[in-house]
Amino acid sequence: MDEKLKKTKEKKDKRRIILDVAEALFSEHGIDGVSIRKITAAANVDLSLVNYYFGSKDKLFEEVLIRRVAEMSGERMLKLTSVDMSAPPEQVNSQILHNFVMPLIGQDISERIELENYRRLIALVSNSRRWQDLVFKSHYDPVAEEYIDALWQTNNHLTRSDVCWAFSFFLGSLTNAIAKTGRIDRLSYGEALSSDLDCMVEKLISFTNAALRGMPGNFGE
Amino acid sequence: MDEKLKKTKEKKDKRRIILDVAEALFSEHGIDGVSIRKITAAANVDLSLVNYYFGSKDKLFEEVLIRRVAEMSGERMLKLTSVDMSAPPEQVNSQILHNFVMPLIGQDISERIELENYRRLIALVSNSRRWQDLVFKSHYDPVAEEYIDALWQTNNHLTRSDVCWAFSFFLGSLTNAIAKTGRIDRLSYGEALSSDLDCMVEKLISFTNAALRGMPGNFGE
DNA sequence: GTCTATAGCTTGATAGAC
DNA sequence: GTCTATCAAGCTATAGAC
Repeated sequence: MDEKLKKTKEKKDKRRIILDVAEALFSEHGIDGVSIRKITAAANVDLSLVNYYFGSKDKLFEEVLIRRVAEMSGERMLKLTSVDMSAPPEQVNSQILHNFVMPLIGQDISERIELENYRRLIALVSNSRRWQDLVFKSHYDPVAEEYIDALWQTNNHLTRSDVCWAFSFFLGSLTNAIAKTGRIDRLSYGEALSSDLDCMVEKLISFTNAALRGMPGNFGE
Repeated sequence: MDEKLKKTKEKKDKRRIILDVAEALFSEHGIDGVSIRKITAAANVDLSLVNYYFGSKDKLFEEVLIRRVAEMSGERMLKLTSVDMSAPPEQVNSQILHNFVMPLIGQDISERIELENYRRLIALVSNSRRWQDLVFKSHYDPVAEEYIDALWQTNNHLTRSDVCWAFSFFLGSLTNAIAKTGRIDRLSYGEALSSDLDCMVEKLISFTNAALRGMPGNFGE
């Protein structure tokens, strides 16, 4: 029984370690820039275990991509129900956008570190067509639609189509920001830091909020 | 003489064809997702010509990335000098943002098609750290700084740091939009199309303009 | 400049021992 | 479950003929 427990634990550990190491390497080099050999070497496990646990390199990549989806989507949906839709539009927008972003950032420090590589990976995937259907169409779009409808309800001077454009720009800003390329550090001469997630989130929300409120509406505003 | 001219022309043609085909394939699969063999096969030239003309696969990729930089940066700098900085802020912002975006879009239809693959490639590169220095730090940052300063001059209720955040979000929105992932098509139920560049540019500029004007400033606004 | 031929290495995947 | 050993294919790069 002790023996059995130990084996089960080790099995889960190795599988988990492979996923963690693969996530880190994929987020740095993309799927084609990393070989199974590099992953297993870095994870300190045998080469054949990737095929044993996941079937193929592609399946491993898919598993890395979708293993965090359920929790993140659930958290976003839950938070959305807690928004006070009767508050002033600016405050509602802030709440909605904040609730969408935070599950990707994490609450405490350990969760932020835990999600660091996943954020970079999502940044890569979001500007590529290749895994679009697997990740976004299948998993994240339903949640995004709920958020769009909530934003539309709050900013009803806009058409739904315009809210989609706005939300899409917001997503583009967000995914580029979490890629942490360091570009803003250079452009701002070090005054703005891509590593400062709290500041980034605050600026992104006030930026998007102002855009939503100020975009030309469909009533000749 | 006829013979010499013909050879020169053919030489330039093959080199050019390799660059065009490589740009198309790289923009679809990334550098590690494409082999020299696939490129030369698609270009209908001999395998060894990539190494003959460019030295290595990496050098070919670099050449694909930077061959359009000079013209684009020149056009952006030129257009920036034509902005009427005495106009109302909203109009100045529109002019500045428009001048930045358009060289990446192209004027007539043939130029738009010509730049199609380059846009997708830039979208890939902009969310990756790997070629950040080669492309952005070395080539595009000086131009971006000029645009940031122009925007700061126009929106002087903001700190330069905040203008950097805004411009960075604008860049993120832009690069994600030109990736043409088709996501907005789904989220909008077909009412907004990622293939409609004119509409995208118009929405992006009015979105960013409203954000710049409405962001909380440093005078307690 | 263009081609053939090939060296030398890495890749994903698997068969079979334990 | 984990390991060794290995296959077949694909890869970049180059040397040398024309």
